[in-house]
Amino acid sequence: MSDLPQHRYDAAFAREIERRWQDRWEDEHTFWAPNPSGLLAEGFDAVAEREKLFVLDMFPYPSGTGLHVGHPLGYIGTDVYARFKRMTGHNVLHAMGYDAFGLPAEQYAVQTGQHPRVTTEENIATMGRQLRALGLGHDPRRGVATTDVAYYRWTQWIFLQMFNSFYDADQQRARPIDELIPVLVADPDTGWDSLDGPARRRLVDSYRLAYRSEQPVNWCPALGTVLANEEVTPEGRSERGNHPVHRRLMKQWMLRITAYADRLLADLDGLEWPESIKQMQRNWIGRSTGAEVDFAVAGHEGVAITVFTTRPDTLFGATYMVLAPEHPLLDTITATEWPDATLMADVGDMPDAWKGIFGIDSIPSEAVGRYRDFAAQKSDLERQAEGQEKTGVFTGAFARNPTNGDALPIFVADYVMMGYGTGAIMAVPAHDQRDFDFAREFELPIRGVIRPSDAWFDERAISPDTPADAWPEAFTGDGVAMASANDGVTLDGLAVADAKTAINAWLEQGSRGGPTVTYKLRDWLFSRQRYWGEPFPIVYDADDLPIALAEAMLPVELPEIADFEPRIVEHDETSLPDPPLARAESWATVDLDVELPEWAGGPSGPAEYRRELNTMPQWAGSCWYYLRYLDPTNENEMVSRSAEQYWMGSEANGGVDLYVGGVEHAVLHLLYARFWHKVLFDLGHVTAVEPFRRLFNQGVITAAEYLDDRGMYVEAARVEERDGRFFLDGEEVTRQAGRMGKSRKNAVSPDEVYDAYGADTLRLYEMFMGPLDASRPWNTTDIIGVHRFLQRLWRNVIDEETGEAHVRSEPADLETRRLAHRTIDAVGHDMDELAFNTAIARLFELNNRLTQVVAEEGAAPIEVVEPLVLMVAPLAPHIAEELWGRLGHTESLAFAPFPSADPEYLVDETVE
RNA sequence: GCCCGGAUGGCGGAAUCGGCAGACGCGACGGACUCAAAAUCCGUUGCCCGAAAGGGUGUGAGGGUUCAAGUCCCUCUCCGGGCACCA
Repeated sequence: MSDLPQHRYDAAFAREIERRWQDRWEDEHTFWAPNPSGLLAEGFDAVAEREKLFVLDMFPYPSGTGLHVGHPLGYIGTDVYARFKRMTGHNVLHAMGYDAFGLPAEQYAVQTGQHPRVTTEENIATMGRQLRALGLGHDPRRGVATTDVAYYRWTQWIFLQMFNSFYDADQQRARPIDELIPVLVADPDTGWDSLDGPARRRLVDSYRLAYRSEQPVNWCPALGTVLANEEVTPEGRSERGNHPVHRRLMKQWMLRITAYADRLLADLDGLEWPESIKQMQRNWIGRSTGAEVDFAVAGHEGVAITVFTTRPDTLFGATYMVLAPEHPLLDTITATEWPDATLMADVGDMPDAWKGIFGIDSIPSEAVGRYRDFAAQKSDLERQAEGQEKTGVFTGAFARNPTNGDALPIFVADYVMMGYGTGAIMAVPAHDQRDFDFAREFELPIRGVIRPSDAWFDERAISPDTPADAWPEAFTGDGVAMASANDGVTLDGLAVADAKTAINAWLEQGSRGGPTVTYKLRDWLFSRQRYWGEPFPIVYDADDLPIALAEAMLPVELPEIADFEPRIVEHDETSLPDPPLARAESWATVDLDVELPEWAGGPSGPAEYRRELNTMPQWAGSCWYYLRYLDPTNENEMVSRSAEQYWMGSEANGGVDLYVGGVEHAVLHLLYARFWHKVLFDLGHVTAVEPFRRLFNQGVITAAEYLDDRGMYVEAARVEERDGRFFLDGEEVTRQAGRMGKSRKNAVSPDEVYDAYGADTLRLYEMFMGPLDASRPWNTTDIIGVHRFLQRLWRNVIDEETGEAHVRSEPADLETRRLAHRTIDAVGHDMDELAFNTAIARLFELNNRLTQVVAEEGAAPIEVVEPLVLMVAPLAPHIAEELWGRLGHTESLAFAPFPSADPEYLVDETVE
């Protein structure tokens, strides 16, 4: 419209100044964060006196479907915080890289038929453009991608650190593997001198932090790869893609994260993290204190079943035992025939149910064998569907209760997991509900050894002298021990805690067991049968033993192959992994001159070796990217000591100052990265004991989604509302809340918002919707509110006809001045707390006041305008820079001091 | 089942320590400007009664502590998230 003022703040004008300022920031290197020394040290002298601040986002996968407005929420939050901190005198490091290896990038490449390197580069370019348009103040020099050869060279280097280390349990830290050799040599149990080279290497390999092991792993045929426990849902499906996952015995690379279980647990306490995330990591680590107890197996001299129990105080009450179906001793102990009456004297007549779940089997090995097949075939999903139904069969064998010599029938049952504890339990049905259920099912004795309170009996309407086998359920609470005495120990009359201490002492004294700790955490399965990942810096010799390449041989570059697709054999769990790198035949074998250490037989000379064909998982690159941001161009080190010490700070309180990301990484990335960091700490490569001092989880942006009568998503943007009902092309559709996403057809692209309002409006709206850590619904009609604020701000400072600043130098009236100082005070606090929504509300109030002043007096006082512009700057930096410039400043306000409040104007009028 | 969060107008959300509940924004309603509309500006807006002045009531439900409770304590309901045959 030609009659509109020339210099009105609208979307087109916003885009114009936004592009201009983004170019200027880039040209002037405004957000380059100087290092104290090295290649990125330019400009450090000017900021040497400043406090450092390292602000970090969880870097994105360049996934190819483009961004929606939910993605940048956290990035905007960290940018506002970083900009605020620059204005309060900090040297701020803020950068953004790409987590570009891994399944998402590869799946997208498979779909489009293009090489993952091509699609990844395209996606990074697209995403970079969309992020740049937001005006994020990143140091572009530090934006590494995990797929850069110059980057993954160091990922491989870190793997070598792990391969070349072992965990010293006494010192509670990782040490170089070389330091283990003298220990093994001196240990008579190893028989070191009689071992040949390969045997010594096998022995040493078994101690490494990175080791190969044959064990049950999660095989996902539909993805063509094995997966870590953390990548499998409770339903037994792949976290990515929701495909079935099967337990299979395979030899794979593992990382010894379990060695760090205690430290990963204990060091959580000192972190400024959301309590819920800490709790999730604690649960995942699953530390449990209890005791191990050895049970001799009758008729098998020298064979003992070791169980883990948290209730050693109930040992006298054990009446049977259970092994997991995968337990290695099962074959050894299973009897050749069903026991006769004399053996069953302690138990009574054997119920038929003990002899198999598909009918009565004639011999125990048949019953056990059939049961194991049955258990192996059940998916985790089926197991869960069956709920608490207890199944199992008798092995025909008996163990001896070490306290009283009672014969305990040994069962195999799938309610005991091989993956936890020792894979075997002593069953105390009186005091464990699962054992109680099983005992009822199989008519096993139930013996009470802890006396419940009278109230417990009252609540169940039974008399306090009711024997345990007549109780309606197990008593699992605290009580006083009873019927628990033998020649060596008596627990009778002791409370649970004291009884545990007493029985543990007795167990240790007789070498029957003793106190121990167990964890749910398993070692990290680290190899994948996929193309798009970091190759291992490992080759194999004729003995099929791994040899680590020397540092000088890095990087091991990912070979270019045309056929990178995984071999997918859906619904065939017997299929075998087929790593795509095997197809790079000229790469897969290599002539090398490898030097073996003296103890392994010394240099072996030039020979042909086979390369490791697996690649590293998605998580490898993201375990340490924050360290590479510190020194991205360093060709000699992962990170220089001076850069690392400067940005990561002290040992006890160091780490990233603020790490913002989604809650979905609570036990994946965040646990793995802490583990790697601790290994690097032990080996002296980093200063701080924890990588991420303060963690903040941004919320999720939700959006209404609409379903037609077949339950299919329909285009949300085209749905119309009439009288509280919703229609698309005349058909009624139903509305529900959900995450924003392409597949749900409710995604809003940031580009749409830029076109309608500009990036400053988008930033401000996302920060104004609610607290940063809360999920919030996207509502397009609400955006106009923050856009109006920016228009009003513009109009309060700029004459819309001339485009020039129009302000008064006369002092503000007292009321306005007081409001300004109260606003400065509150906004400063809010920004520090990441409470941007309330900070914005305060700025609205002050700006509304200015609008009144302008109406009354013709122009706004400069003493209020300038602080207001500076306070707006972290949130809406482009318009703030533009106003600042038009107010006569020639420098960017990125480092202008944030306004400070005069306490004189903060005192409240007293209220009675 | 266990462990964390949470519940405040039509909507998103405010409310350091226990101190005027509903800041700020959206929406709605009324007005100014306009031939008209948009944009902009001004005003009203928790609910109930009342023309108004004013009165009553109100933070998921019930009880309690307190001069004073959205906030602290007890019991319960619902919603979201995590874990779950973990011995």
